[in-house]
Amino acid sequence: MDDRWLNTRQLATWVRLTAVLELLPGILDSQLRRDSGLTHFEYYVLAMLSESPEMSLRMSQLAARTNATLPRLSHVVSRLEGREMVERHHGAGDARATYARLTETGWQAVREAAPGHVETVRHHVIDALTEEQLDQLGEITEAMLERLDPDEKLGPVYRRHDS
Amino acid sequence: MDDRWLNTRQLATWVRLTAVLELLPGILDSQLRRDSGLTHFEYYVLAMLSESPEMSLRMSQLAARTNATLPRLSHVVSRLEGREMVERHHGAGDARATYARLTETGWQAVREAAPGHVETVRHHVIDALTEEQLDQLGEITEAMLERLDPDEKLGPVYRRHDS
DNA sequence: CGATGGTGGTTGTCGGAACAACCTTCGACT
DNA sequence: AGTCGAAGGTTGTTCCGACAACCACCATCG
Repeated sequence: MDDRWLNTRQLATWVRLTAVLELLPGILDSQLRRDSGLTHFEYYVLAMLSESPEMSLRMSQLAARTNATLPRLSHVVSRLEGREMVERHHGAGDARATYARLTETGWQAVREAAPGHVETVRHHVIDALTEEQLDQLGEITEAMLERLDPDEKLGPVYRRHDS
Repeated sequence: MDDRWLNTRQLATWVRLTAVLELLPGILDSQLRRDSGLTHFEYYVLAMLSESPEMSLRMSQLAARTNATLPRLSHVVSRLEGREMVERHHGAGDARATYARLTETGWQAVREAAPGHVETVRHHVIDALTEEQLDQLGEITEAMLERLDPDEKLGPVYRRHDS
């Protein structure tokens, strides 16, 4: 057979992966929007900020940690700023740098949204798999990310947390 | 620890999975748009039609096979119709039914787009994994889809193709 | 110190997706 | 037959993401 095509097994896996790619984001989005009025991406932005020192991060770093482009992030932060969940500020160093900081309102929003979100993730992903499969998925996504993000421009989050 | 939260291992896997969810669709989209002027979803629609008898499918079936809602599909088909890649027609049976059929132009478009797309998929997914991992991914996605699409409303594509 | 390329970030525009409302047709029940 | 609920599709609006252009600031070198 032609080497440039996919065999039956590969194709079946690929088809299912595209289905997941199509369905999962929608599920995450709609749960969060329904229950907390937040996009999954907005939630992720807030969550990353909440885990950072001073609850503040440079735009470019925040973009890296959320796998987003800078323009996209800028828009989202503006929206969140309008809802008073984050605020921009400037630090002492590089005058080009802009920082986003979580406000009290934002902090509260994440805390309230988190349980429902985690529950959704649990139900649709974690609990659907055996422990072994979850480990396998960890390795698989790591391998894929080496291709998807070859220069590791994005956060150091991908690096193995091994001993 | 609180059972309702994720442990370190689970969290790491989940974080990477969200990264894949964020990055992979963008890569597929931009490759196809750049090289063929098609969205990944548009490509998928055309591809599904091309594999169907008479290169024609009922809207609802096509929606199922592409994991899309009917409104979304309707809009996309309208666009593709404007580019003369598909055409709508009505069959003999149910008068509510609308069918979408691939035109010669559309058929040509898929054939030209396919190699580049497959190459992208190969590079970013298939070749990034060992054969064993690919099999594991097949099982994993299958398990996840049972949660994501519990009623199997979507195409029968997910069903195991086993003996 | 002045010019020049590069980086960090923002803004504007345009296309696509979600959601809701709507219209038509089918099927069942009376 | 007449009604009523449900299914199949379409249309309209609103919002979000991608992309390109742009501005401000830094760094290097003349």
